[in-house]
Amino acid sequence: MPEASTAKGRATQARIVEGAAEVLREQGVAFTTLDDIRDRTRTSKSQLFHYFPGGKDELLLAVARFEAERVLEDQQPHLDCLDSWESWYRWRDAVVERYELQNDQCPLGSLFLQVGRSEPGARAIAAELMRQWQERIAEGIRTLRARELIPASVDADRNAAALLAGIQGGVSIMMSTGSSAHLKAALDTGIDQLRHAAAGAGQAEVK
Amino acid sequence: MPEASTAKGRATQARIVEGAAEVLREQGVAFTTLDDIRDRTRTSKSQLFHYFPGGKDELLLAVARFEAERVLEDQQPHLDCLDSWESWYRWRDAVVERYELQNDQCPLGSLFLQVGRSEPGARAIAAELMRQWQERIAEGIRTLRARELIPASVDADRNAAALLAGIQGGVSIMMSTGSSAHLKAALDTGIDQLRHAAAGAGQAEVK
DNA sequence: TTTAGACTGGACTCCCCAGTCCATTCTTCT
DNA sequence: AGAAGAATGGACTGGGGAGTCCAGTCTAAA
Repeated sequence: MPEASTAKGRATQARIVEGAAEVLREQGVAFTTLDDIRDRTRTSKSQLFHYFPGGKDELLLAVARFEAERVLEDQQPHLDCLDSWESWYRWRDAVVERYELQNDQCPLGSLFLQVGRSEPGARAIAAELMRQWQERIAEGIRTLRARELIPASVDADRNAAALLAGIQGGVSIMMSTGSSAHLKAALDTGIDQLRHAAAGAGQAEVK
Repeated sequence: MPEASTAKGRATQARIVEGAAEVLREQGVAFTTLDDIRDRTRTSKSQLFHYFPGGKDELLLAVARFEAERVLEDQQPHLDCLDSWESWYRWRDAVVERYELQNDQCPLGSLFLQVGRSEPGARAIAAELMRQWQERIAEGIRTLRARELIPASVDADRNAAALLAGIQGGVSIMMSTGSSAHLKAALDTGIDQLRHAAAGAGQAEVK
């Protein structure tokens, strides 16, 4: 994605990415054509290919990057200050609300399935997003540990990984069933597990 | 999907579904054409439309049903006898192994994204699969409760929902990163949480 | 003001692929 | 055997959509 060299050009390029993201959220990747994007963004074919010489794939990748950024932003400021039990619950509510609003539209998941196999770039975006997301959660757990709200024996990375998996799964189940029950269950039991560790012994050591 | 009326016909129909499932696992829905399926299954266009008059959508739906059945079968016999801690770990191993073998091929996830929005039937298949899967897990938790391996206060449905979400998320993260770490973390912490409940107090009641 | 190059419009091409159609062969039943 | 219907082969069509091209306009710098 070569940078546009004038202000007008940059504005157009941004309009394309944002508009494309909208259309993709509404219709899904499989059913979205360049003409749909062209209509929505009030551009022409030549503009699309001018700013994304690689064609549709390159544009989809740009949208994926755009959406990936939003994912963590939408969880702020909660995600970056997981320092008390109240803050964890505020974060939980923010996550649930974000995905309930978005309902059955999971731009990233479907984008990756479309571009995924062909473009190694898409995998990298997804992997990096997961890495960062998990790291913030783990940091929150370490903060709890530092404040002695939970014992030092709690494995921050493993718990963060499990929590992240629960969120992902919760969201994808919501996409097929329309219910956020699983997402809530995953978040609640995940946080409960941390609180529970505070009361009882350390993490289980089995296996 | 009208049933074929001769043995030969039924064999062909089955060959189509199984072959299509293979191709779809290998190439992904977005990149699979009817001609790919025709080649693999040694059939002709007219056969595809003879057995699936609704065309590609109907065939994809049939494949989704086929794959959904396999999901639970592949976890047997473990999923149906979650009656001791050892059996839970055997089940865990079976799930991990199954998805590691399948690696980055998640037929169902992508099938639903393709057919999903247009066909209400796809959602129904996914929802039903999730319901059954969760129910088996919940049944396992109730068995543990009945054997007094965990306290009666444990909420079987909520824990089963969370565990299922963790599995789904673990699998989808594996699809983007290639690593089963999250799947394992989700299963392990989920089971640990049950074991932990056995030692300490009842489930957390917070919030 | 001129000019190079960025930006834009939109018609056009070309290919791919779902779906159609009909002629032919095989099954099954009486 | 022979008829009715199931099963099969494969050529053909039609439309949609990605990507191309070129002519025309705007921007910015000298």
